[in-house]
Amino acid sequence: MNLAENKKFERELGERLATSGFRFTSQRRCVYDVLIHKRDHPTADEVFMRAKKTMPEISHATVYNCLDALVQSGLARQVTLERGATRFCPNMEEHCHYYCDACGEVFDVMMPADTASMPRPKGFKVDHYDIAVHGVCASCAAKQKK
Amino acid sequence: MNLAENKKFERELGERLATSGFRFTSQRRCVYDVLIHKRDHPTADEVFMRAKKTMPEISHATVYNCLDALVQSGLARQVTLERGATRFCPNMEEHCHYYCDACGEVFDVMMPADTASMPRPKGFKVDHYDIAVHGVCASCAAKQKK
DNA sequence: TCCTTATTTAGACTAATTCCAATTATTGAC
DNA sequence: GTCAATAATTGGAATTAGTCTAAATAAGGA
Repeated sequence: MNLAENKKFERELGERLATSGFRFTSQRRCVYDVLIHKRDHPTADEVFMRAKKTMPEISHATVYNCLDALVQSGLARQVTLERGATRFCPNMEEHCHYYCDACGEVFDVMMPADTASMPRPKGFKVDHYDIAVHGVCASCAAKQKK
Repeated sequence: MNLAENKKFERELGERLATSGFRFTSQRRCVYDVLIHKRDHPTADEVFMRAKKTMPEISHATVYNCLDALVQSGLARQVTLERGATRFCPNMEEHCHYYCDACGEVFDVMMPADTASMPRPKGFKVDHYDIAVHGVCASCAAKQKK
């Protein structure tokens, strides 16, 4: 990313945050950078450890605050696939998560769902939906056969 | 439930557990009773507190063990809708969960999904899927308008 | 630049879950 | 039914995940 691209990226991130009433801070930029750099659905603690590489002073609480701000600004999604730590995903396109119960790997699969036609409780105002498919990934399935 | 029904229920529960390699114990029966008695998607801690009413000596660790055994035996589902405590659901029919982000209530909605036709990562062996719809329920939406 | 208010920080705290070693209960074989 | 093997339970300690707090800092508008 060159200087001009960088500026544009920052401006857009700042605008998205501002629209939801958040301020643009270097910590939020850092956390967002971590998410888009390696899109492997890290937990908050994994984000914390990666963020510390470029911003050693960042704190645990701030990472949670930044992640929440990004989620509320529509820049990331919170993903709860299993018991334990929540994961975060910067892919905002409509997709579902295939989760390998053996190794924990997460695969994004594009899939526009027709939520408008889905039955729903009377008066329920839909915000978003999460589709998770549990199972065993190809490489774990191969190992289990042995 | 009369005595005959009770015996039948116990035998079926025991068979289901045995098929998955688990033993039938009074604690597992108690935990399953709690789940089917009030199907409101309780957390492990809520199950613990309810189970203690009929079995005061039951321990926290046992409730987790029982819930896991029930899930692995196909008698209950683990539901992760948000950050924090996992919930449990004895409804094994195909359905999705509508979750009110305002009050935390969970609504089951029957919905057979056509998972066979869904795109998936090459070689992925599907076990089950979870569909969660987030939003605001009718009564919370009414309150928010005021 | 100054003021207001959001954000960050470190660390304490709480909640959720797992682990452990000793005891107890279930199951299958005899 | 008794016995042995082993799975399950118990209570508590330990760990992990997430939240809260109060003081210091930094954004953004006037």
